Amino acid sequence: MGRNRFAVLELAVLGLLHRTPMHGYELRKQLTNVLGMFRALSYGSLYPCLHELLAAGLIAEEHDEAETAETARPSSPARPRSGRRSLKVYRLTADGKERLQELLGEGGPAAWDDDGFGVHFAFFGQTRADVRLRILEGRRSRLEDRMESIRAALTRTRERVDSYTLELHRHGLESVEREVRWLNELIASERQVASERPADGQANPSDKEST
Amino acid sequence: MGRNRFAVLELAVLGLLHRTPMHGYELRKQLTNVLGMFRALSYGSLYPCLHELLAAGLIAEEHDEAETAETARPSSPARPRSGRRSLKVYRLTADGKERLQELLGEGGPAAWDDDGFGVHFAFFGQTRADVRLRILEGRRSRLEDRMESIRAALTRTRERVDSYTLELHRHGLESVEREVRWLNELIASERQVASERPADGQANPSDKEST
DNA sequence: GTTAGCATGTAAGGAGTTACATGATTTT
DNA sequence: AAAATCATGTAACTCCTTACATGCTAAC
Repeated sequence: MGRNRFAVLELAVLGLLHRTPMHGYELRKQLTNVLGMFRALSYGSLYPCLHELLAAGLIAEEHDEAETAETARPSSPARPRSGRRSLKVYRLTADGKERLQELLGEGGPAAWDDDGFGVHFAFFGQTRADVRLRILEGRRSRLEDRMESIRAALTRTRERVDSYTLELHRHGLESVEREVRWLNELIASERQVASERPADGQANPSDKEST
Repeated sequence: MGRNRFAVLELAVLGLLHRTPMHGYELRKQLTNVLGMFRALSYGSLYPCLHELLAAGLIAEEHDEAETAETARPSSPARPRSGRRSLKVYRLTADGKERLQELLGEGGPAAWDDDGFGVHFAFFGQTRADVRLRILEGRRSRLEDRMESIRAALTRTRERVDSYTLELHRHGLESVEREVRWLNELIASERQVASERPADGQANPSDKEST
């Protein structure tokens, strides 16, 4: 029933909480950056998801008293408000970490589409190299299907359709082609890294740092 | 209640049926090209929408006996199957045409977002020149907001985030920038057409035909 | 002292999908 | 005669949004 609801969200939340514990409000802002990329996810979606993850034992809540010890970053903008009320800081449990590893290992079709790819890519830093490659290639083949169907539509409908629809298709095709080229670069770079250090699983590649 | 459900779909269906009457099955294929661009809309979504439009009197169904007279295109792939069963050809009613004009005249925020823009743009051939311009400019300002928020995210999170998330943002930003350039070209070309023939409403611009 | 932002939640509903159920016609 | 494609529909469910409801704290 409610087992793999929030399919995309689950990975995103778990992945972010693995980096650093935080409350729902902060989580939402970060999700806006990572997920789908900029569409702001609403609280009506996030909080129920958080409650479900909590009930499943994948995350735990703490009532923000002294900032969870070890993570005391100095640049913290909102210092603990005297620890009253229902300010909840969420963190991953051991089960949650396990579940995260499981999700990160899934390189299947769900990770090829727009949403799924975005989230998986955002956490590539924690993903095994072989899974990364599988996702990149899966995504590419998805886009190639799309390219073919647009090209088919363009030749099929010539004339029958007005210039604006044609222009829309042309622009759409170029966008997809551009993303395919981007993926090709990423795949090439992944392969190169893989051949340089063959026994690597959790790589965080040290090139790429320069803008 | 169900008045502006199927908001995007309504324009797309009405717009396509205005060009030429057809059945639901064919409609779905055409929608796949026009709407959202390639994501195939399912029947579970289309047929209920069709029933609602029918109940509202915006479209009418005919039981495909002799191909609606005047529209007898010779390249018709499926010739009438002896007119039996429930093969329904939908066409616009007078009310439907009115409603279509109304929808085509709406250049507000709903026409700025990904889905809305795609559908409106696909029917630009039937849209008034001033509305076209308003939609193009609205879309552009939407994308500019998006660019700003990605740029903000890029400078805000420097360092704190791994190289893959950074790469995702960089690529996303470039995609949006590309679309803005495309819009600028379209806007310039619209403005030029407008200044050449000032009293024009239903233009189908005669440049643009060449590939 | 009021506006803006931080913070947490719920109820209802919108916009779709998948899976199911059915059957004719065309192609292989 | 089997498989693909054409064609129409329904029920259940998914994921998410909007609008509502509440209240604290920081900045102007």
